[in-house]
Amino acid sequence: MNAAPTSLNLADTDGARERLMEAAAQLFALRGFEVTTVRDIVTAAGTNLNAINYYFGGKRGLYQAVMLRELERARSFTAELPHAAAHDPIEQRLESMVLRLLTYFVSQHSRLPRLAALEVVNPSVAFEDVKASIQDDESRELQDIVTSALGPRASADTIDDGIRSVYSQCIYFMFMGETLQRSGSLVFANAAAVRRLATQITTFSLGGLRALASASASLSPDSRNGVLR
Amino acid sequence: MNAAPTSLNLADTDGARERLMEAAAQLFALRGFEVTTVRDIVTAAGTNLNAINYYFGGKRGLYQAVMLRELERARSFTAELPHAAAHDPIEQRLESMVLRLLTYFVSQHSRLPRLAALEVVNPSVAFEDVKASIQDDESRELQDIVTSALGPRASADTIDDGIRSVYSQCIYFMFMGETLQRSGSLVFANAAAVRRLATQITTFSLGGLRALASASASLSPDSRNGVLR
DNA sequence: TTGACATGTAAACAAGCGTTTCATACAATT
DNA sequence: AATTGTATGAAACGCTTGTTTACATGTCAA
Repeated sequence: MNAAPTSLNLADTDGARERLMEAAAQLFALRGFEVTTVRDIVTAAGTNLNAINYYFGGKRGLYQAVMLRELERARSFTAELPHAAAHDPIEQRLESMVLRLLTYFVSQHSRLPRLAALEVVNPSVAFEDVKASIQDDESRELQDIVTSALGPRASADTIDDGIRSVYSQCIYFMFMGETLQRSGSLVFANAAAVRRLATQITTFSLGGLRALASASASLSPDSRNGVLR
Repeated sequence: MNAAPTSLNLADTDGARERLMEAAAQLFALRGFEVTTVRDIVTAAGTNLNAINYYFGGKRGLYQAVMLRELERARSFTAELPHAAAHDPIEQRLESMVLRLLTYFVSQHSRLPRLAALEVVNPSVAFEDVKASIQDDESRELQDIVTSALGPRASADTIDDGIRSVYSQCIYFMFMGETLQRSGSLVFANAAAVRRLATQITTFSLGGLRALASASASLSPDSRNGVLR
């Protein structure tokens, strides 16, 4: 009755199960869940048609397993990147944060950016996992950074605006990765290009946050009308 | 022999052809091209299974027709929005530009944002049309605005960076619209919210562009060859 | 050896897909 | 009235899909 393999077999790194996950990750990231057929996967993995149902209970189970593994890989990878300390200057804190976000969203070796983009635009069974990973991973630290960049007088709405303006510049590459690559753009061709990008986004964002702070200050209760300087 | 209808019948606003396009736009935007079945569409349109092949030559033809119409609708709609003149202050020019981009990417009545997001992340037959529409529509004016905001000494790379930082804050909503709506976010609930958003992004971006300009100025102390002006 | 169990293989399955065929109704033209 | 072209309707087609079944291995314990 379709018995599941024992946990001992998970150590079987060379086995069919591992090859299936690898092939599936590649194909799902390339063409999406719907278009990829189980026959494509088992052919690429060099296994039999039955293997997917045997190991994962079906196509959907394989997809979810792949997604969870890719999410965990990306998380542990970005977690190892350098973090600026809380007492470091705000420029450094933001730049290391942006670099981590970019690495997460851009990595060309990992399949996560493509998988996550597909899932966000067209949610399926793994959407909640993706959302949780994208949101909870670094969002608290980004909130801290933006809050202290905006100063103590910033309203909650202004903080949200600032977070979104910074964040959207980074996640942009998750969605546009495929398109940018097609059109031959080299913005994230290698690690140095990504670092340069992080510096640029940081510079831009710091200037933006400064502007946001002074604009919201001029809108505060005592000077309601005077928008211009 | 599967004869195509004459162009006279296009005035048939109440006809099956129009209902098909409407139903298809809704369903394609909701679930994507692959998952939506022709049976779903003809049921929603109240027509026969044969109608899609009769009018559009197949499912793909219907998709392309829907996409082209939605692109044109969005284009003509945003074209009617107010444009700041070239001699207006940079704040106004950028804000009207951002508002137009946001309207294009955010509109909840139109199905274009969802359709375009799906197409960008998972390109199919209509990708080139979407790309051309998204790029050529307003990009030249955005380039002008960013260029003059950065000043004449900005390098081409810096200009590209600035454009992307502004643009990514807007197109963010095209990709995240579905997700934001699910999580109950009200950032673009109505026209006033969109205008507020445009103001915020404009403020942030002007500050960012200023920072970009001074950073790039300090990086290249003197003008290189003839770019100086 | 015998039995049990994990795994590999091949064939078949039922369901759903987009598309095609054929028949028919209607309207306008000859 | 007969003909032609447009539009609709119902049924069937051929194919692909994910999944299931049945059977052949291999290995290890009793």
